[in-house]
Amino acid sequence: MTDRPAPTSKAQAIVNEVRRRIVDREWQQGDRIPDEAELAVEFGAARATVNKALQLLAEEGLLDRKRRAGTHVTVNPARRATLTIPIVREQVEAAGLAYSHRIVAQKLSPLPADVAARMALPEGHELIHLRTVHYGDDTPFQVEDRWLNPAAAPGVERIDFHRINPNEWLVRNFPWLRADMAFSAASADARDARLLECRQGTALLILQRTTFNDLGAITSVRLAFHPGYQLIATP
Amino acid sequence: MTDRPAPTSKAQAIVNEVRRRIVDREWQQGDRIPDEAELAVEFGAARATVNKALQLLAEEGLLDRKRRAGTHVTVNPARRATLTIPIVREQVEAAGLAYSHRIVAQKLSPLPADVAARMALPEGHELIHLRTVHYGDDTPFQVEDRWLNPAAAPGVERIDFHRINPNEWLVRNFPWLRADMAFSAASADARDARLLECRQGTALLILQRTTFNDLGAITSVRLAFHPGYQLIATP
DNA sequence: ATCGCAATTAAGTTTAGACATATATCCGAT
DNA sequence: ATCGGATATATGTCTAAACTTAATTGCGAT
Repeated sequence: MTDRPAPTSKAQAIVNEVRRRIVDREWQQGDRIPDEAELAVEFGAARATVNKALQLLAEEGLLDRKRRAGTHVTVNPARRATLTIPIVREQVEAAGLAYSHRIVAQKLSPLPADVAARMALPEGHELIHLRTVHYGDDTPFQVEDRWLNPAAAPGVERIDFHRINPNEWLVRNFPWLRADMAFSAASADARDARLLECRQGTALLILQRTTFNDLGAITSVRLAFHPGYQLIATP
Repeated sequence: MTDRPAPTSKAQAIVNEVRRRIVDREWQQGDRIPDEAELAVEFGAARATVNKALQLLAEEGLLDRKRRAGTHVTVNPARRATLTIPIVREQVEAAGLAYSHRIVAQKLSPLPADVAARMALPEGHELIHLRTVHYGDDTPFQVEDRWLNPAAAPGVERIDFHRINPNEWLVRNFPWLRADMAFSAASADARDARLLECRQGTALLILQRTTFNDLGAITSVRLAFHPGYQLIATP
């Protein structure tokens, strides 16, 4: 039931064994561990394989590696977590609900200062401003407040977002090179409350994201999730 | 000013070029791209190098790779973001503030149902319960509500957490094998408000984390950040 | 002692080749 | 036409060897 035969690669086996030694404190925080050549002999593997394994553990934050100085067990591991930001529709459907969305507003508007700063565009510059509500079984799931830059996403002016939601269209048509992303909490304002069908002042999880390609900022969006929503991270 | 000489490896150069082709839509979503052997010839590299580059892009979510079927540009890329959860003290000090912490409460208490479930321990089981406030320049930065399991972290009963904060001690002494982590938003309750010196009902970003080693759950903690706090993710 | 340079070391990267493995595709038997 | 098995193919993984590069260490001159 809990035994796994051997579905792992040699590199992964080395990762597991090294991680075990660290967790079991055979190798303590700050200790220097044997170098790649020694471990290669011990594990009966090529140095390249050991190298790959140790690089994975270094990415994970468990090891510190430096040329000439060797590999040490990280003293204060600031561990990372990976968040997968799925397409809303897929997220809703994965929960077994029927997805739908509604465009609440769509018009050309001058950029407010904060969004302009995030998009590295002049304040007052006119962009497409969209407000969308995403539903699961007719219950509001997420409210999206989005600014779209036709200069970086040519063709966007002619899309009918009632048929395909903005995120999905963008993701399919304009892969980005760089993204800024931040999580925060905010109290639902009057509009949030109306669209999410919750009481004003309710605490909402907010995801603010701006994406760029080589033509500049594609879009900047503020996502407000329904009250109680939890974003799960995978280590 | 914007030209970079050549600080990148060959594999990284391939990553960049393939990413460029995708972003510039030379290779469109769903397209099959040339196989590793062909790209190796084109880029004048070994297949292993191309393989490494394409695996990085697959991890990033831009490519889908399958044996025999080849490599395709992902149609609906659900892109990932990495969050680094730093040690509070380092985070505060990085902001140029003086760090301090205060243990508000520390006692043996029976586990409430929700925490027990997260830690996979029986409800009512007695664990060490700690409440800590972390300050930057005497302004509350984060409130920590933590349960500690001496069975998985032997020695924890004898630690004086007034001298070193619980997170830092754990991180230095008990590396974990697995962690569950979730972000959410909550309204400050009376205690949160008092400890964070904010108004009750203020929206707070909450990070809930439980860590495990091979002895079981080490600790489960609820971190409430000060109002307005933004958690920045790196792509 | 102190400084600066040179030697040495350990990780970083790449390569060519080999074998493993999943699976799309083809083809022949039904 | 349909099914099943053989085949081909693209990725997955590993290896041994070489070269590169960062940086610690040690040494020699001051």
